[in-house]
Amino acid sequence: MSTDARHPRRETAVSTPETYWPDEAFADLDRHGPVPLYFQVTTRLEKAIHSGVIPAGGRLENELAISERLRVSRPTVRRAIQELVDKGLLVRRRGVGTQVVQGKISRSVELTSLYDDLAGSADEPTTRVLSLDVRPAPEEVAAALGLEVDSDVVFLRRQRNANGVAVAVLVNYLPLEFADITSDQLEADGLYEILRRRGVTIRVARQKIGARAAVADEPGLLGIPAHSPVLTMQRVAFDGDGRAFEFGLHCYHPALYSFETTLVAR
Amino acid sequence: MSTDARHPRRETAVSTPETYWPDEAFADLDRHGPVPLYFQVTTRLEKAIHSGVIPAGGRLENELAISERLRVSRPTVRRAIQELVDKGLLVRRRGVGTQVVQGKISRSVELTSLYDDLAGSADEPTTRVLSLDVRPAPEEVAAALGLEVDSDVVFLRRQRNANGVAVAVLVNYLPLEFADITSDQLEADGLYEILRRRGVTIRVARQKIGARAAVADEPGLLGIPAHSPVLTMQRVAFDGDGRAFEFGLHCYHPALYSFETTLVAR
DNA sequence: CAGTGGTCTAGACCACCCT
DNA sequence: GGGTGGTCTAGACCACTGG
Repeated sequence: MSTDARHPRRETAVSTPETYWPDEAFADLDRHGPVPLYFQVTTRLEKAIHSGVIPAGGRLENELAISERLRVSRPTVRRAIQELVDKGLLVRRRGVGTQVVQGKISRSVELTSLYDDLAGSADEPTTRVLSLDVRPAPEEVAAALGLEVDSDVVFLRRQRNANGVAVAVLVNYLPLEFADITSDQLEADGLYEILRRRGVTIRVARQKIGARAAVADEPGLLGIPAHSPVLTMQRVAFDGDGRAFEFGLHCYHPALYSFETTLVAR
Repeated sequence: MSTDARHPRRETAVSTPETYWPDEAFADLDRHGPVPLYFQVTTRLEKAIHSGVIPAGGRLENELAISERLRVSRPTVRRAIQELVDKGLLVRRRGVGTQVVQGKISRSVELTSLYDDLAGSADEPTTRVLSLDVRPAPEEVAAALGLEVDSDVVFLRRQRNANGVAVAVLVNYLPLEFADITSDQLEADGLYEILRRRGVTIRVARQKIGARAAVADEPGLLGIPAHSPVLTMQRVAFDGDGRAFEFGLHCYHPALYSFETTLVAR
């Protein structure tokens, strides 16, 4: 399938590794629309890689050549490529070139709520609200949200299900300004969607992932044996002003959930 | 402490939020050395934030002003700032400005081996080699490394200790070209350091983090009760050519280890 | 040595936010 | 409307890699 798309430089050259650049994939760049040029290049390039038009281990043409082919400046090409380097899809080396990383792709950890995660998997997520009240903030929570210890905060505990199976127990602490959120809202939408509608958008989140034994009612809620392992995540989320607006303390069914990350050397 | 470093624009202006830019911190930029300008700006800016010279929630001057102050082009300033945005230290909003995220900093997951992690924590890591042999690759490993099923690979199992306490059991599969690695080498250095000396440098790694119960000899090795939880990480590492050269299957003492990540909205 | 990506510049125009 | 970050251009020089 790659033979048509390949751009051969020499017939039998061994010294010049073959490079791949499917011009067809980039025929429809919209130079004046609202979508950034570099982003259009990134998405089309990513599709070409995932579809195998540019095979695993294959080399791209050099940046200047690409820039001329697309009639786009080199910084724009570089930015487009950099996005895929950060995703772990491409590898660049000075003096050598840009190559496609071998190995299958897997969705990386994204900045979404669990609800969105599951919704994206077409898994029909549902939520049951276990607790919703106002109470003094524990020390760790107060520190994370920048409040005085024992200040009142909104406490929220939910059970998340996918296809009728419990996958997580979610505990959240929110500033008092969100005290009017209702159980009905929470059972209809993800927490972040509710906050988004109120003008709070998440910009940065810091997470800590660990493991521990299930305690109290967690085994029953997750349908697992007492004392068996759960995967845990602690999260602090920040809005566009850099203000912490959510503290989360979640635990997941270890057979139904895991976190994926891609790390890139600097 | 911020009063000296602050750069006041107006005396009692309320409409113009105060901005912070400690010129002193950038007095020693080396414009012709080997260290990139943007990186010098990033490190100095990060230090100013961590030290509180630019306080949490504080606003930076706009990019053009910074660019003029440092006598550096705006793209260079933007790149320096972007590095800290990616680290979750700064937040940028169009039409508004750049602000320091509130909340303490925590080291993010970096692309290093566990040995390096612990060494960096001044924790005196040690290693005990439990197994080192050549055996057929399990299906999942063969797929990850791009080998035929049942091809021979190097199998490696180690116990990692910090301050004499076991923190992890590490299982690795390597291509046959590394069959000459010895136990002595592995007990002296981290795996990645050994590979680095052989010319293999890690560029990309894909990790999956989960939890399960300890099995077989793991409770004894980690000093935890039978069937108690362990934190697990599966990792595939790629070199500069995009070739998978390592498959890892590790488990960690859940009270002594966790993974931290920073997520940034796009 | 030629070729590659890495860095940097000096401009330009635009989209968005707040007042 | 004025100010901010977001995008894009068209160059330039350098550092590293490989034969």
